[in-house]
Amino acid sequence: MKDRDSLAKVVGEKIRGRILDGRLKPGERLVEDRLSLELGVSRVPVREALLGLSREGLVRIEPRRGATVTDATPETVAELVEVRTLLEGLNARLAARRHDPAIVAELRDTLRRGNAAAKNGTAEELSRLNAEFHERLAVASRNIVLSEIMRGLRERTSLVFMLNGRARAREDWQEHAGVLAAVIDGDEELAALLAARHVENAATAFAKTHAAAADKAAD
Amino acid sequence: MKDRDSLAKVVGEKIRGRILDGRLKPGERLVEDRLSLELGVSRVPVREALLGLSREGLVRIEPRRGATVTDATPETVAELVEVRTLLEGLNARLAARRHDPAIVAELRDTLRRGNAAAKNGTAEELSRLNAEFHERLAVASRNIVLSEIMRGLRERTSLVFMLNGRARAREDWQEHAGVLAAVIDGDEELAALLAARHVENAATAFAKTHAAAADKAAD
DNA sequence: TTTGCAACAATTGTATACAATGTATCCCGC
DNA sequence: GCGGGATACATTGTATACAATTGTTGCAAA
Repeated sequence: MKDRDSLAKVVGEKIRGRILDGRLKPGERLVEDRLSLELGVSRVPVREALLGLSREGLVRIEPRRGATVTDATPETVAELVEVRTLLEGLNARLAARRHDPAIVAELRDTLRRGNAAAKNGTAEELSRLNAEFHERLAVASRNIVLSEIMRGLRERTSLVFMLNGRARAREDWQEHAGVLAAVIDGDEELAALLAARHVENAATAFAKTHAAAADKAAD
Repeated sequence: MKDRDSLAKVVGEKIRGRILDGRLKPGERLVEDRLSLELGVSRVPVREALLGLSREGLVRIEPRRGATVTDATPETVAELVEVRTLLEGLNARLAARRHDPAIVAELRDTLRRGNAAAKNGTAEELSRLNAEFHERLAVASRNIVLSEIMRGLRERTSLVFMLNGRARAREDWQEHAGVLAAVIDGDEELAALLAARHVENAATAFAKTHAAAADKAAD
């Protein structure tokens, strides 16, 4: 069991994890030296990891000024949602066209656990299961190019939507169930529509709570 | 006028250029040491450049076995086309919604030069102008996230479609003109449809000539 | 107090050096 | 002649060292 992956990859995953679970907050500086000390490696793998994350949009690198966790502007969030809505639609359509039994079984499993977590799971658990559902749905389309683009978009949006917290958990999983049902039926149109709406709903929910939070902060 | 960009970026552009114009062919190995000698820099910027290109899908890195120019399988090409078709459609729709006069003027300019080159331009010139048209069209949508995803997809498909050569040049630019006209009219539906078809047409043209070439090679 | 600037500190960018891994070559016994 | 394995070579992965750039602090002059 040798360590088969390059350190850069491992380090990248670690940093990605810290960003996605909020230990590293948007706007925070990512100093190479500090990270390399913390992770016990030299600066080179850290640099390479940051470079990779920047290509995914999770990290922003300004030449000669270092890396920071991406702090998405409202405009960028809107753009992300616009694109992701379309792609989740396409993806669901393709998934419905294939409706591969093995993958459907996996999705059902995730759905079951997701419903359970929506009742009494931690926020972290919900977030993980949500990612799992969308990841498996992405696999179901059998389009690797699409899957990878969507993974990137999801990670970037999840940074933002995470703020929705548990509030929308029940609706989230009801919508997931709807998409899955359409996929199982092979109903491409419905699957596409529901998947696209699912993204839009999450976005508007976020917009509302965020606007409310902003008002509160303005007091 | 200092050199403001990091060497990694410069090196990346150089390698990208060599891939896109065919000096580096799909499947070819990209040995770090050789590239660093050729470009007169150390291996570090080369590594970082290759890493960046691999994130764009232009280069494939196998752990501890080095980098090669991506050699797309027919399946991957189909996936790329599937996604690109949809996104070019969305992009054209958004461009039509905005129809910004300044950008339209730029597009007209590119279109004029493209038409000229379709008559009597080099293949290299045509390729460059084609990229320019699509790049400007991407800007016209005013969705940066979308633009960047599309740039990546375009580069990867152009690696393949380049083989179409001058054969389709006239049709290409007629279709470009159609899309632009719809954008100017603000006709979102038509713009989306024509842009999507443009990609599909290029893909089927490629499939035909490629199949013919394969048959020929099989003799 | 504020402005300008100079020295310094922090940090990134690049090069070189070394370690680990993968690949090819050669030799030997059969 | 032909597998099998040891050895040498090529290449990537990581660490360290140095150069270049940016940001900051202290201090003096207006």
